[in-house]
Amino acid sequence: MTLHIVWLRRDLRLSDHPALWQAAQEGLVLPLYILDPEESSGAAERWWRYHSLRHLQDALLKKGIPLLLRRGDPLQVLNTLLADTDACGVFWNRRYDPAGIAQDKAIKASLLDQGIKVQSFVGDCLVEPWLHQHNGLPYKVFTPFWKSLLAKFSIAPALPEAPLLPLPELSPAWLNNERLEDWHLLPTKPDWAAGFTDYWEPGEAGAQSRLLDFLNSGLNNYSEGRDFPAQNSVSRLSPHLAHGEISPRQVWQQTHHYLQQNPHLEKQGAHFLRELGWREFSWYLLFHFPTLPHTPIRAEFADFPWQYNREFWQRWRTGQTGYPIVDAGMRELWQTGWMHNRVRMICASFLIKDLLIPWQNGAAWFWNTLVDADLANNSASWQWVAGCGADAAPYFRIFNPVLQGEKFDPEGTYVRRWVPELAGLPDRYIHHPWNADASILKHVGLTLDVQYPSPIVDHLQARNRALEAFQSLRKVAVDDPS
DNA sequence: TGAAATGTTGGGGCG
DNA sequence: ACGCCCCAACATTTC
Repeated sequence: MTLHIVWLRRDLRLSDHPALWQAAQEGLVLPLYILDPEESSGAAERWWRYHSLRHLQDALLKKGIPLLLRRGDPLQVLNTLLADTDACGVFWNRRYDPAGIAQDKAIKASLLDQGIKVQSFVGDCLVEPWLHQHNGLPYKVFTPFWKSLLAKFSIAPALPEAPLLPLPELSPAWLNNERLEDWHLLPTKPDWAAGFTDYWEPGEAGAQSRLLDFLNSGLNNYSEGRDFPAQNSVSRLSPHLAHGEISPRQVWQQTHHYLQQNPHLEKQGAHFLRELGWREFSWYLLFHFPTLPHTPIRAEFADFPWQYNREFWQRWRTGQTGYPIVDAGMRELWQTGWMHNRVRMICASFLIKDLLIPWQNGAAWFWNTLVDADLANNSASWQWVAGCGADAAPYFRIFNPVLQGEKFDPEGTYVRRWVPELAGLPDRYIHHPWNADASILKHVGLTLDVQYPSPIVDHLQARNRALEAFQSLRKVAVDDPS
């Protein structure tokens, strides 16, 4: 019987996995995961990946199949494994990040050269990024992109779980597996992820139950509730999607199925799927603009007068800016590996516009601390907030952290949860404790700059400074004919 | 997927 | 009854 290696990457699932599916149709399957030391990854994402791999390993083992774990240069690993086994080919689902594309391309060429069968599949997007405008250029604006995607493509149905056959004889020579524990994906000293398990259930089963839970209890209030971080109205699927424990096609299909049974939620469902569209758009942009992770898409932003300040940077990261909604977000991120989307925008706006610290710094911090770290989503979203992206919020769209807090966390529930030293404040002052009378502060036992800092910048001044910085940029762009 | 500044309108108090 | 002012509410413009 033929044996194929299926190289798993950010697609750690067994259902709707075209590469696994096809390999299973043709015979036996040897699933392989390679830890590539050259690949950039964040600490929180590694924590998630450890658990995700462990779940996948268990699920496969129940079917009598080992998950091969190897470390090293992927081409070398594949060559060694091909030499040690009877595998006749390698299957994988395609990647769309620049490094992944380059690596897959080189490996495919090399293997084909040796007469080894290589097949790649579409597994991790709704539609591959080949879509373009009538003039042949890639879309830069989300809405036309999404409209055109919906109009021109029917989303392929998700595949069932691959019918994997148990591997008959496990040769110790190649089964000589590495131990997941030896990869040091988990933090040790200190174990800052100890609390993460309270919030997350990594793995395919966890992803499926998360989606069902959201459809049953979050979707009915999605449009209205999604901006309120204290509410449970968002899907929290991002880390599952980022690791491919669930595919966008599955989310698409299962949501539509749910909507057929609950037609009154049609609008909410469309809104939710539109957000899935943003993920799609981010990957589309990364494919067409491979410099997205580090270079502003709007070239004039290369000259932006950033003002890196070590003290501000430290306070932003640790949630000690003196703006409660910002600090709550940064602490939620630190303690759970995730932050509510509304608060991500507020925190990002604050770093970029109030502190004038480069968006790339913020992106790097999020990359390291988010369990859903996703190169396309992270890069595109930071560029979006900075105003330098393809379809960017105008630079002058500056969030006021007090107003945002009052609007989207009116009772201060979210702030009190993550910034407990403010918990005793009345709602009226929860988003601006520095305005509370001395008697109130005294009454709740809060001394500013002791338990909680005063604002590190004055928002109004910071806003004006940011607008000036932006003005200078425009002048440079206009004056300079080159 | 803003916020602040500026402009407009209209009701009510008041001389 | 009328004009004037004040100002809140809403709309528009600007950053």
